[in-house]
Amino acid sequence: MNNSKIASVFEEMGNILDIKGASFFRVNAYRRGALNILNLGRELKDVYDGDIKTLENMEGIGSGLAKKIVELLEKGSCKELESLREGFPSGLLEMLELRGVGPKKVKLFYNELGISTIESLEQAAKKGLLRELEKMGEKSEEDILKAIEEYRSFSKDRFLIDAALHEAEEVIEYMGAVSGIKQIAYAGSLRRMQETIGDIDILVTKANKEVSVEKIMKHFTGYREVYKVIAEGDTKSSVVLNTGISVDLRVVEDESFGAALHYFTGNKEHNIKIRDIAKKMGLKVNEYGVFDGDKKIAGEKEEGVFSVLGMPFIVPELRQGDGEVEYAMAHKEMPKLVELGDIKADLHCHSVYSDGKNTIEEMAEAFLRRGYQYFAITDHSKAMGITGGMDEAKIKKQWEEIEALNKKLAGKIKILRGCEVDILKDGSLDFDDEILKELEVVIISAHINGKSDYEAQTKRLIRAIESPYSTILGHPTARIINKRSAIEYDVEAVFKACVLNNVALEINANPHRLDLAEKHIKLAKSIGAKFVISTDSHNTDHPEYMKFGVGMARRGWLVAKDIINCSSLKMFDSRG
DNA sequence: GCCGTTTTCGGCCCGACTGTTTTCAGTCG
Repeated sequence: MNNSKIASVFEEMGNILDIKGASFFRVNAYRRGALNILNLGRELKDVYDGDIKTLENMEGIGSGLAKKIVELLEKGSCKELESLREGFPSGLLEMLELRGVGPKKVKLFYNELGISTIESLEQAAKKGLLRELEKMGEKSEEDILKAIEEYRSFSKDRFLIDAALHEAEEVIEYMGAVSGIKQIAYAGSLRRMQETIGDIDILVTKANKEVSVEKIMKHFTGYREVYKVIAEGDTKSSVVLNTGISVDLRVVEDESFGAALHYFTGNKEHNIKIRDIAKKMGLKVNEYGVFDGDKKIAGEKEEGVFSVLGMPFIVPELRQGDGEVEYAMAHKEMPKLVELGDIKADLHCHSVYSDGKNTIEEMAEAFLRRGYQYFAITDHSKAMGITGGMDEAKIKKQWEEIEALNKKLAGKIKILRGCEVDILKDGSLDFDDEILKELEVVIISAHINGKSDYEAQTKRLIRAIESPYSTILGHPTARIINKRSAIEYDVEAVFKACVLNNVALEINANPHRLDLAEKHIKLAKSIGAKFVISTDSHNTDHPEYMKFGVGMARRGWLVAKDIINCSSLKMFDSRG
């Protein structure tokens, strides 16, 4: 049983307990446990060595959950889940997905009207039965019907970061047209550079007290892309856009901007830890500032919030509540994480020689515009038939073109001969040594045969990594966000093989991939791996993706020296 | 159910908005 299955068991148990009316804290413990397991770098089956203590030492896992993990690993099932499910209609869990419907309402509908599916809830609402219930009225009935419609019409997937960023920038530009706004910024998971975004949080401050909040809110809810207004208040309004993404707008006083930005950027766990520390110091933190009694001692700037609590500034990407607060308190200084400006090259891109849309020269111009010193052309090898992968003759022809271009572009940018070579089913590579030894960058990638089992997959990858010509393990888990899950193999063993064989791990910056995931970056760094952040560009717009890859690297606490394409060309050439 | 620089019990973040009532519970982030 893998981590995501175990996490979903705990998630389900938490939800059932919630509807059954268990203590909020108990419910939360299951949910936190599920989250921690999902974010774990390694598989629980590899962590557990027969000693339950190894599990209990994990964050958010105590003796109760540890026992259940062992049960799930050993038997594939868990007694308590079975008994919770007994007599519990599974449709109740689906009803929780509806906006505005939580555990209490689900329980109410089930107990009073025997409603156990979204379909029967819809019928009851249409018949006007819900309004008869306590604390329910006509409006609530309408809201439920709307929530059902919304649930059915919108994809349940979260939004990819590039789509969310685009929406946020559009809203910010639109809101910028209202007079009287002083500051405007997005916060939330987008600012933390999460790979998927549930909703967009935007903060604005008024230029002065006379500016009308109502006018700002009206302008916001009047945005042309608004599909539905969820809430419209004095400090907060929420809408759903036509694309299905939700946007919250909050208006705060200018002197509280930093506190609000911090409050709405950190995830739940980060914020809880910050408030906990404040509490122990006799202070209170909320979205308006840091308070000592009634006296506000910080809040105008985000930096101030951290400094009055005695810690250095923690960048948004690290505010996940999984160690950054403790680190900041202990070290009083944070590492200087990699920045977009540190990137000197892109080592993964395609051209018309395989499935790219642009010529090598056009790609060179795109990278030159970004100020890069060098880049590698890495078209697909022949196994990737659908991409028009290159055979021996084609790649040799490409080398001639690269050589000519390097003469033409001398002094501006250097093009490296590369290839994204397929890892074949048995772990051998899709080109013979005679070709491989001529290449300056060999990205080894698993595209096909992703289905073989855990052990076989591990062996396959390690064999490929051990080839003396391998430079980079491309999109190491081959996940496609919201579409295809990661290949399963012994991640730790594969990463160790990379370290031993001097193969860098790619952080693929394409927003559909963002592969490696944060948890794997951390694990790989802990065993001494080197990384490369690449865009896997297929046209001249894709180099823009670099910022998403850098965001992932920052979430994984990487600094420039962890990343080989932060090296100058000279350093890159001379590396062992 | 988890956790510990008030430690093995008694806490567990905090506030806004909505709909339904008139003081609040439920939901959300």
